[in-house]
Parts: sequence; C-alpha cells; structure tokens
Amino acid sequence: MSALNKLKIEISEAIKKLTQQKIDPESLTISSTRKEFIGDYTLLVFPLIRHFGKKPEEVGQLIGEELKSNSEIVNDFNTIKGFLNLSFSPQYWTNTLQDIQSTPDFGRGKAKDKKVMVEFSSPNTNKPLHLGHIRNILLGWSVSKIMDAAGYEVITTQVVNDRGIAICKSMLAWKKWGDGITPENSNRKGDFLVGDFYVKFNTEFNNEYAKWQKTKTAQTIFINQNKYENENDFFADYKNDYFNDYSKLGKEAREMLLKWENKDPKTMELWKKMNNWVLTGFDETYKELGVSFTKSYFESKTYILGRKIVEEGLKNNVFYTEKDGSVWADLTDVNMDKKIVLRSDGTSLYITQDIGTAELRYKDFKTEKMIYVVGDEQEYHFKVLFEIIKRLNRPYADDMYHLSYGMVELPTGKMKSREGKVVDADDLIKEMAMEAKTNAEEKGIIDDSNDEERDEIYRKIGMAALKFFILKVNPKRRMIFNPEESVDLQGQTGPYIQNAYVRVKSILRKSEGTYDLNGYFNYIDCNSHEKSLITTLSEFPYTIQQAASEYEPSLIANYVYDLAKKYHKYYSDIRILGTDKQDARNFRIALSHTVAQTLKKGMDLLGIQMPERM
RNA sequence: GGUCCCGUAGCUCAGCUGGAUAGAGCAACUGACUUCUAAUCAGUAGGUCACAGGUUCGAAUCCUGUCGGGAUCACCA
Repeated sequence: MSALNKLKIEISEAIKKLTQQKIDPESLTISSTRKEFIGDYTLLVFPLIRHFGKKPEEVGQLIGEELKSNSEIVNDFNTIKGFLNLSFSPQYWTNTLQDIQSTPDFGRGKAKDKKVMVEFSSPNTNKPLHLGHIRNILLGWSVSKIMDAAGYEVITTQVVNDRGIAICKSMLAWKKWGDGITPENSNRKGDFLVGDFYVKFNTEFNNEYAKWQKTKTAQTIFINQNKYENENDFFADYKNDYFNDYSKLGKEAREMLLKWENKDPKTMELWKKMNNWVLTGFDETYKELGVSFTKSYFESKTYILGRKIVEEGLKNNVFYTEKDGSVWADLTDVNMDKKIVLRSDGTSLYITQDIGTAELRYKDFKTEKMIYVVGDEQEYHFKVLFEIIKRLNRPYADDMYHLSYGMVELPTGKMKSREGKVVDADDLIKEMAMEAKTNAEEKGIIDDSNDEERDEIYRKIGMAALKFFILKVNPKRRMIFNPEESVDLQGQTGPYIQNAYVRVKSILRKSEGTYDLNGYFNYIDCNSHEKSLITTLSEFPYTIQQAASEYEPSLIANYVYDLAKKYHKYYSDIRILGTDKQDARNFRIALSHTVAQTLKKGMDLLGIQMPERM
C-alpha cells in the first residue's frame, strides 16, 4: 500500500504541475490493470478532466508523460479511453516483495490503544451446541482475531444462559426419568445427556398436551375463541398458555424455577451438577473449534445487574415510572417504541440484564468498544439497548455494534432442538474429519506419516472445509446447510487454500539448503504471475483494516482464496525450482515463502490451522 | 401494517468508496500427473444482475417505487 500512496502523491504533483490545481491524493481512483491490457495499475482519468478542460485521452497522455519522466515507480504507460495504464519499474516488484518479507508482522495494523470486547456463542445450558452456534462462534472468533490484527486489544466473552425455565425442564425430566444416569456412568457427553432430557421433557409434555386437547375444558376454550377455525391451528398457538395455565409438567417446572430462585439447597445442588455436565461438554466443543474466552459471564450471577443503573437513569429522566410501578424508556422520538426496563414487581428483564452486563464488562476490562455477535432476530433488541445506553451516557455508548447474522437452516427447514431436529456441533466436526479421511484415502495421499499425525491432518482439513464454508459468505445472508452436500473439499474451499500452503512447504523441504531467501534483490525479471502475486500480497494490510471496520470475515476469506488461486496458477505455469539462475530461484522461493506466510496469517484470522503436508 | 435484511449462471457465493467485455467454485463436458504434492491447472457451456423508473459521461453498485423470501414489532430470553 505504501507504494500506492507514493504513486498517488506523485500523480497529484503531476496534476499540480500541469494545471496548477491541488488534488487530494486520496481522491484518486487507482486499481490494478485488467489482464487484457498492458500495465500494472490503472488511473481513472474521468474524474480529472474538468481540471484540464481536455478530452480524457489527452489528459491521460499528459499525466502519463509527466510520470514517465519524473516518477520513481512508473516507467511506462498507455492510455485507452479514460484509462491511464501505468507500468511499474522492474525494481519496484523486488523492492515490494523485500519490504513485505522483511516485515515479520506484515499485515498488522498499528496499535489502536483501544480495547474491544467481542461477545459470542452465549449458549443455553440445557442442550449441546449445534450448527447455529457454530456460525455464531466462528464469526465471533474470526472477528476477534481480525480486530486483534487491526491493532485493537481484544477481550472475548460469552454470556452463558444458565438459568430460567429451560434448564428447569431438563432438571425435572432427569429427576423424573433419569434413574440416576450421569455422563460418567453412561459414557454420554454431559451436554448431550442434559439435552436428551430436554427433549424428553418436551416429548412428555406434548403427549400430555395432546391428551388434554380432547378434554371438555380444552374443547370449551377452543369453542369460545373466535380467531381460529381449525382446531390444530388453535392448539398449536395455545401451547404456551397451556404450559402456564393447565399443564401438570409445566406447573412442576415452574415450581422448580421458584425453588431455584429461593435457593432451595437440593434444587441448587442438582442445578450445579447438571450445569457442570453441560459446561464441561461445551469446553470440549470449544476446544475442538479452537476458540477460547477471556472471561465467561453467567446469567445466574448477572441477571440482577442493571437495576442500579435503571434507578440512576430514573433520576436523570432517561426513564419514567408508570402508574403500576413499572419503569419504561420512551424512545418514540427516535422511531422506536416505549420499552419496559423494570417490571411492575421490580424484577428485571432481558434488556435490564444487558444494560448491567455491559457496565460490568466495562468495569472488568475498560472496553470502550463492544461487539455483540447475535442472530438477526435480535436486531431490534440491540437497537433499543444501544439507544438506552447512549441516553444513560455510558463511556462505551458510542462504539457498540451488533454483528447480526442470518439463521442457519437445514434443507428440511428450521432446526428445532426441542424436537431433537438439529445438527449437533460435535457430530458435524467429526463428520468433516471423516470426510477428509475418506477423500485422502481414495486419492492415496499422505503416506510418510503415522496414524496419529494423519488424524491430526484430517482434522485440520475437515475443520478448514467447515469453517471456510461458513465464513466465506456475508453474515447477513441466511444459509441453508445440507450436511450431505454443503461442504466440499475441492474448489473454493478451505482445503484448497491449505493445499497451496502445503505445496510451498513441500518445495521448501525439497530445496532446503540450496537457496537464499535474501538473494534476489537485483532480480528484475518478474513475470505477470509474480507481479500479480506481489500486488495481492501488498493488499493484505488494507484487507485486514477493511475487514475490521466492516466486521467482515468474508473479506479475509475471499482474499485468502484469491491469493491461493493465484499461487496455484503460478505453480502450474512455472517450475519454481526449475531454473539454474540463482537469483531467479531465490526470488521464486522467497515469493512462495511469503505467499505461504500470508496464507497462514490470513487463515489464522479465520481460526483455521494449516497442515504442513496433506 | 411499520421497521430492518436478502434477491447476481441449474446450485453455493464474490463483485471494494459508481468505471473497461459482470467473476469464482460446484454440477456437466474436453484436455494435462516418468518432471517442485492433480485436494491442482487449462478449456467448453451456462447471465434480462428480481422488475420499473431516476441521478450520471458511465449503474449489479446510489435514489424512488413494485414484486418475491426472511426477521422483528412481549411486564419471554
């Protein structure tokens, strides 16, 4: 990039010389020249013609001649219509490669002296992590890596929803039908075991509900409403009311929640036990995914937070009290509704909790920037939350962002964990590694390593396929995930990029001791592949900054793919080691080496590891 | 109904602040491994960028409207 900036300044100086007009170098549009034309970079002259009062081609000609005689970088040019194609001096390319190669942390932004918190995952403790969580976790982790590379200090957090009616359902079912089963005595992973009972509860509840629907009470209720004509439609919609008003199981679950809130010792004991099963299970899954958290927050400890801030806000007229004692924020002046922040009985809500958690995190880490990775169904919630925090005048209020992403659906429709209709994260991870293995065995590759090493490689390949598949698309898009078909190992995929890296590693192994990574500085014979690779390499820092400012891992994914693609092409077109000229050989190896390093760094930003061979 | 997101090749997706003939991958068909790893490369075919207007020298990109898909609008989380 620095060379491009230099070029822009040279151009603006040339324009000044020719027209006496000052032009902001940043306003110039320069892009790499399309391969159909001769040149390396292209300046768009259309926006400049008004300063000259001449035709685009004449303007291009004038600027081109000026650059050719005075610029350090440009040594030739041609104009086509309003496009000024500039060719760079041979030395430019070796210099640029040398710059990149000699910068160990190439790509990293300057330290920004600002802490950013990324919250992601945030699971419930009543069931295992599934495909939906995977998208959330991968996005969150990648964004945190990107922020880090862009120069922020990053804190990763999750808020574990370990309380409420859902976990009580699992607890109740375990008590009723569990017969003392544990992860240890059943050899079932803890989060799955608890999830089994969540499903069990719902199955039993549905049975109970189905029976009840035939009773006189139920039929009377159905007849007395006039919204639904169809009985099934009505009862589908009435489920929640049934749970709260008539269900025996519902009543038991609510009683359990009440006991929990009153800290009944036996209930607390069971709750702690089952939560631990789940959390231990989650940790394993996180480890498999390669993610970790600076700190985990638990709702059981934070759900009362925020009330104090609400009281403070009441004094400052951010909120007002209704007649029944409930507390509200009136956001109608910014086109939002009124929002309740404290119930009439004084208890807090989801939003109250979020206000409190944000404050707690600020106290813990002094994070002035907060990113919440949460599904797009909560967009309105976060809009409201951010507005309220702004009105409360918190120090972190100005830099809060909801990274919202679309739902992951199966070909059969939405996932429903209550019905057990999900793709579990663990299963998916295993399947991916299996597929990588099958694929490799069919091809008969990876021979010179032992079983353990091989399994590790398959795991890396499988995870790369999965992670890349999810991260390469814009988060806002909904995605339909077909477990059988979605994740390829060929083409625009994680393994494709790993393969480019592995090819370089293989070359380096084969040629060890026969090259000098610094022995090419006078080499001036770059071909078009090499120029294109160097250009792409030099865009890495810019891509990171852009990905950070847009919270967009897909930009990195596309960048890395582009670089790998160019390298594969280069590799098949030119034999890296097939030259006797020492400086050419050094140059090609150094270039390959730098590409490999950049691929590795880029993939790391996606949370993807590189194997040394595959 | 209000607000927000999405709509680009049969399928999955790129397309940066408007710029040259809209690009990849998968699937289909052709070719290339005695030569640095073929999880690769080269090629053929596949497009009314949902639709209609507008702004501009120039629009997939910006604006308005329409259509289609989704989300959301709780004293649930």
